[in-house]
Amino acid sequence: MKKEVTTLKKMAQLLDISTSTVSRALNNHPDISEETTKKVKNLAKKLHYMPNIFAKGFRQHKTNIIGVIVPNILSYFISTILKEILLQAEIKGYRIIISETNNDVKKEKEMLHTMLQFGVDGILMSLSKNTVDVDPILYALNQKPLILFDKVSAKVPCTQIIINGEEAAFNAVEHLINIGKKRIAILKEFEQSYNSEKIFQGYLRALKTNNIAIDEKLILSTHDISLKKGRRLTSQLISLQEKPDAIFSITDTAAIGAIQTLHKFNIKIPEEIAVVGFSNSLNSTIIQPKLTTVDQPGNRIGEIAVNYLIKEIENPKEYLASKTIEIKTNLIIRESTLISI
Amino acid sequence: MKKEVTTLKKMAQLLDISTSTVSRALNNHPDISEETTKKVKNLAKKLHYMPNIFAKGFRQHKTNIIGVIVPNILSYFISTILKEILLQAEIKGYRIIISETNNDVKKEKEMLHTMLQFGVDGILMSLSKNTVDVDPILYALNQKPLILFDKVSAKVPCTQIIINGEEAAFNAVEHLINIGKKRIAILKEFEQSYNSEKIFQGYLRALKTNNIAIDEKLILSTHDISLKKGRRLTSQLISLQEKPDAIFSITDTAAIGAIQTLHKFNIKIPEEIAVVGFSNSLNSTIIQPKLTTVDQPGNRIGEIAVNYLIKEIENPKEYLASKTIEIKTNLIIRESTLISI
DNA sequence: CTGAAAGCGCTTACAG
DNA sequence: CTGAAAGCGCTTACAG
Repeated sequence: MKKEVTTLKKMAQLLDISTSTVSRALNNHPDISEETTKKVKNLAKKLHYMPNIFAKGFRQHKTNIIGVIVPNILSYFISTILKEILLQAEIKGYRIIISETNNDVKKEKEMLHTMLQFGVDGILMSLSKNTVDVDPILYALNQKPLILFDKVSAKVPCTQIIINGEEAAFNAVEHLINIGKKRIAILKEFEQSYNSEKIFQGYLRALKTNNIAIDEKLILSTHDISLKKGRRLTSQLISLQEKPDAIFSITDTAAIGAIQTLHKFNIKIPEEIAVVGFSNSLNSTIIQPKLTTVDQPGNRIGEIAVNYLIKEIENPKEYLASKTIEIKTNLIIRESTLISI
Repeated sequence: MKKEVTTLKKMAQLLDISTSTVSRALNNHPDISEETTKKVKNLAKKLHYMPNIFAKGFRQHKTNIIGVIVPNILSYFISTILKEILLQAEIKGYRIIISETNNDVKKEKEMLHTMLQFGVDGILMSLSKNTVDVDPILYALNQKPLILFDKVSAKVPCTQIIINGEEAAFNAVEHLINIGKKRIAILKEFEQSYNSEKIFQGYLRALKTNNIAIDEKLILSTHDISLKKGRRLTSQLISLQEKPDAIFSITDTAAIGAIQTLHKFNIKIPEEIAVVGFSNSLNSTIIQPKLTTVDQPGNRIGEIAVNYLIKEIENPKEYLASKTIEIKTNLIIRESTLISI
């Protein structure tokens, strides 16, 4: 089955020169005469020579492989990020190894370990939502360049790429206020979720700035914010004495659950209750009414993350500074908040 | 930055034994005494020894990396497949390198090449829809185990994992006939699409079996079957003299486009026109009415594909037979065809 | 039960 | 301009 494979040595024998010369010729070493270089390259092409990347990587302590660890590959947002990481890495000559944690902390640790063992040149990582102990990450960071994106942690001193969640939420909530809403509920995750907390901060600031009192009954937290939870929490909200007049959900999925429940109870959207989601997923334009939501440019995140990482890989000296880069988001206004006033 | 890394040699020096012995101890070679083995393993643990996989792979001509090439990572169906591939590979001790072709034939060829160059142990591949020349694939197949899934080609003599598209379509169309539909339109891709053709065959067989004449006007083909195309083709259909009473789309996306257009023209679904999609995407339960569709178990495809590949990698002798494995699908009946009769 | 040595395919400092 | 040689970290056939 396996074909005879062309090596430097074989070509050297055929041309009756040394492997050193062949190697140098293929790498465009200036010392080698044009003639020899040409000769070697021609033969290489003829024999479909492919350098054995493992031998090369092994020799040079560089594999040109980047490890990517994400919680869940099924998320559209994450797929968007991955897509751009693949594209950019390709361009720069890197290959991507992907691992999924499914939010399992133990798996996350194992994967980090395996990545290092596979000799990746660097790691891009989005934390599992259950990660509290960052020691394994610090350990990895100590060995290879590592960048966190989307789900990050302030406890890890490395470059981090996130969206401007606080500001995004502020804008979304102000939009609701601008269309006349005053009792704005929020569906969020529990405190340990970094992203959720940022969004929550923006929510609070928007209310404060606009002199709207905070009503604890309108702040609902859950561990896993899903479609079903969106429905359940919404049922809870509309059974309140004083109903909300808007619902802001930190995910589109839960927002869609909210819309479904509002439909069920014949509550008019957006007149009685407006709904805003977060992430501009595909579903947000399929649901009726179309969902107002915050667009998070996954491609930008992926692009910046991988390019920073490659920079850190290729200039190991310089990356002492661990900056946090915030990517701008956009509020996309659709029918679920479209009120003519 | 980079920490001192523990190697066999270093441990050998510390224990004052040979690297051969250290290597064998770690690999549980039966020759080595229990005592030595224990001693070595303890030290290895203490120093966080991680074998250099590149040196190992390089030595053993095995990298434990599987290359996966897919057209588009954003597709939910493909993500489902990838998720299971990652999971199963992990269990079996393989790492996954992913590349995306975006249906670009030239990129597809390059990626195949790079995969080989990276020394993957085998390749899992779903063809781009524009692939006609399979020579690059035959070339790869000649070097390493390779399995095609979902988008396959009869021209490549290798194991192929597909869904039972013909049967699935047959069942879907019979379902439409059973609820009393007689003028069933189909939205499909042009002839070169293997999957689309299979589905079309099932459509034709269902009509024939039920003595329904084929009406060419109800058979619409397009190159890229998208939401927009779903809308456009549906507009076309409802402007026919004799309208269809059902639309069968080979993708959910186009089916959703169809539904949107039917809404626009106030056509009742399913009473006037029923709609069936294909793939049971997330959107299919978000759209109103919920879409009847064919569920393709991506996880099954991923699971079988990767396990067959690993089998072929590990028993290179046996895989002469290139079988085609069909995965059963399920028709999920929802509101878009729910008629009480 | 253990070790010395060769070798996987490549690169590169050194020598000429 | 070119070559001989060492070495990256590991495994394994051979020898004892």
